Amino acid sequence: MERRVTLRDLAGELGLSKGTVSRALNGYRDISPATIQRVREVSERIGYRPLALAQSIRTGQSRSLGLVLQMEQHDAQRPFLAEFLRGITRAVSAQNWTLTVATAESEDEGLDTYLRLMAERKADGFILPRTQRHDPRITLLRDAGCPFVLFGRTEDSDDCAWFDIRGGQAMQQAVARLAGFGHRRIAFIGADPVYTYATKRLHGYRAGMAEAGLSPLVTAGHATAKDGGTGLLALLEGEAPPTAVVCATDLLAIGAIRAAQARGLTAGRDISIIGYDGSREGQTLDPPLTSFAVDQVAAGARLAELLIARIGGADPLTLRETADAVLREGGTDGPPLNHDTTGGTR
Amino acid sequence: MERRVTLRDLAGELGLSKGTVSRALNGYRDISPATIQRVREVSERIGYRPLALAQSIRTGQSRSLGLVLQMEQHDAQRPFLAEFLRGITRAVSAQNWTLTVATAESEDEGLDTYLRLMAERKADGFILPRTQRHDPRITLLRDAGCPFVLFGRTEDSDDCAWFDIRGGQAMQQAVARLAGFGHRRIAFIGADPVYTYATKRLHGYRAGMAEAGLSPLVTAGHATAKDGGTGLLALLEGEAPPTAVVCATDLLAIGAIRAAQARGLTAGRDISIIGYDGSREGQTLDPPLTSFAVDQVAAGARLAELLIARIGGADPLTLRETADAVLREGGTDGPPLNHDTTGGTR
DNA sequence: ATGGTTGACGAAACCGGTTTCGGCGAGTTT
DNA sequence: AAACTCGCCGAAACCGGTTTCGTCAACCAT
Repeated sequence: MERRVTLRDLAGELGLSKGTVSRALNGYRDISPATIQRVREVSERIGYRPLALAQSIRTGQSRSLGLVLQMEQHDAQRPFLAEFLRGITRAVSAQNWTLTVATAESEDEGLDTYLRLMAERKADGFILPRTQRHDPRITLLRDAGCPFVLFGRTEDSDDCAWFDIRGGQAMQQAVARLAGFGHRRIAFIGADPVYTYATKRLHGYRAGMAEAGLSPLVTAGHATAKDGGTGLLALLEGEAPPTAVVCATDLLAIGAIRAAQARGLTAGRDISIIGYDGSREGQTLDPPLTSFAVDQVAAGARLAELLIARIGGADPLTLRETADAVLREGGTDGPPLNHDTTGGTR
Repeated sequence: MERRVTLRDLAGELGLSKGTVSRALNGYRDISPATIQRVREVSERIGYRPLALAQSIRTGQSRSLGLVLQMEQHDAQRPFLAEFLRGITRAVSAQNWTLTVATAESEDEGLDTYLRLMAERKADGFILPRTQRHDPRITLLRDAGCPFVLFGRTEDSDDCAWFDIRGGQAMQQAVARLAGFGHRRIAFIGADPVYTYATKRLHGYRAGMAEAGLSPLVTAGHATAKDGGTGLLALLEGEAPPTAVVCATDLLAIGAIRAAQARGLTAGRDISIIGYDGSREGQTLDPPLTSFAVDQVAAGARLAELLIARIGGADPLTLRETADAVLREGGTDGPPLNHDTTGGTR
């Protein structure tokens, strides 16, 4: 390992003291512009890179973001993880920060992990993916005075920075699309309502149905697993089975399609099914799943940028953004088979 | 942010000097056993946690591993990433280390990233996923004297630590399985041969064919994309089209199944197809893809442990392990449709 | 000419640890 | 009894930065 170029080297080269050089690089105002310029040039020339961990011992900041993935949540966030990480790390390295990743098997272990990373200053702030409506992580970090940013706003996020994707709007749009095809009995298979995204998508569905003048038909909140199939079967056994189903998740949609197939129903012909996520599994289906794609790279990047700004002291109220999920048309939806008119509001 | 418990606090509580306490905790031999014991107890009681970054400034180690993901490689490693990370971070946190993740869009950017992380001491060593036969990362890190561990041994990994999954053996097993079904014309759709895994799987296939007394039929190395379909079409247009195909990758297999379907061939009945990875996309197919599943959690965990040992100075020759991919039977393979005997070695 | 600002920098303390060096008392040798 | 280990610990330097404080010359007004 070759020796690094250290601040002392740089100062020696310049004929200045360590302190002066440090202040020059950090934009202190008591250094003459000419000196600042000269320091910058020589620093560049000899390739000086400050050692982040040496800085942090004094400043208390390590120039790194933390991301704790909770693995007990089934297969959640698995398909998007690579793109999500890509977005985060891209934004993070652009500012010469880094990303520290940890995983936890349970919620409690997750909270411990946050405490550990904070205590060891492995992270100056955290990105909280997949927020819950009442998220214990928020209270933990808020009490500790540690900056964070939410992926998905919650009910008590008044003083928080967040980035959110308007999944509710997407669901609303899905209903409108199906209603436009002529469907009247449009059902919804939801996900676990402890997560904010699930509730918001449900609300979006309800809004869409209200807008179309239809009465909603919702299955009780399931987990994220493929047992969206059981949801569909329950719906089909009702007295007025739906001709179209909006699913809060691609996984749910895939499960539903499977179950429909087992009943002899082909998605896109006998029954319309729309998912949400734009996942690869959905695209792998034949025909591909009609779904709403989320730009996970952009989401990760913005979250990182917002968090860095937050750590820098920016007002959280200015650090809020939303983005839209965009419809990706597949082949699992279309006009109803028998364009009947018996359904609808009764 | 509550103030941390620092070494000075601990020393004050004990009535000892900072240096003595530090040596006691780090197992120096010039501290009496009684004192060591006492230090340990009090340290535990008041909850002292050394600040890794403060240690590293003197020791040069930051107790963190690095993982650089190269994103230009299409969709590679995407499905397994979550489990892989889970394995790594689990092993890493068990020893109070952490994981720093970065991504790169190109190979050159990747190499720069290694240099940057090394220079800033953000990582004491690296896990190199998806090794290439002649991997520039190896020479880079070797020259820099930076520890690393390979996921997949390479041709010039004499002095390296590695963990490897015997993909070749799996392919061999796949051929044996198909030959056992009665297939004679078994083809192989390979991946890009710059990657070690691709070559090893090809060799495994050849070995299996030789063992079964059959002559191999191989399509030129493709990229990892879904254009495994084009590979299958090329095979089908040959004068002796195969009745079974072994694919180096689930993605290739999925592409092949699609292409077969377009030709009116159903996988599992008209043609047998076996993949490798045990990916979720493969399981989502109907019928599910017969494939070889890899325990990515265990792989990640062992890689992390090997690397930490390597950083600790262990001899790389002792840090080598292999694991097997296990067959996961799906429905895409079976006996040939017409049990003909015209094929085989000619 | 004198006193008071001000701009620009050096010296040194500091952050939280690690590591080297030296000292002191008890036990052992001569 | 003097000298010589040896075990055990404190003092202080050190790692690579940041930040506070003080100094000194140049500039300004009186």
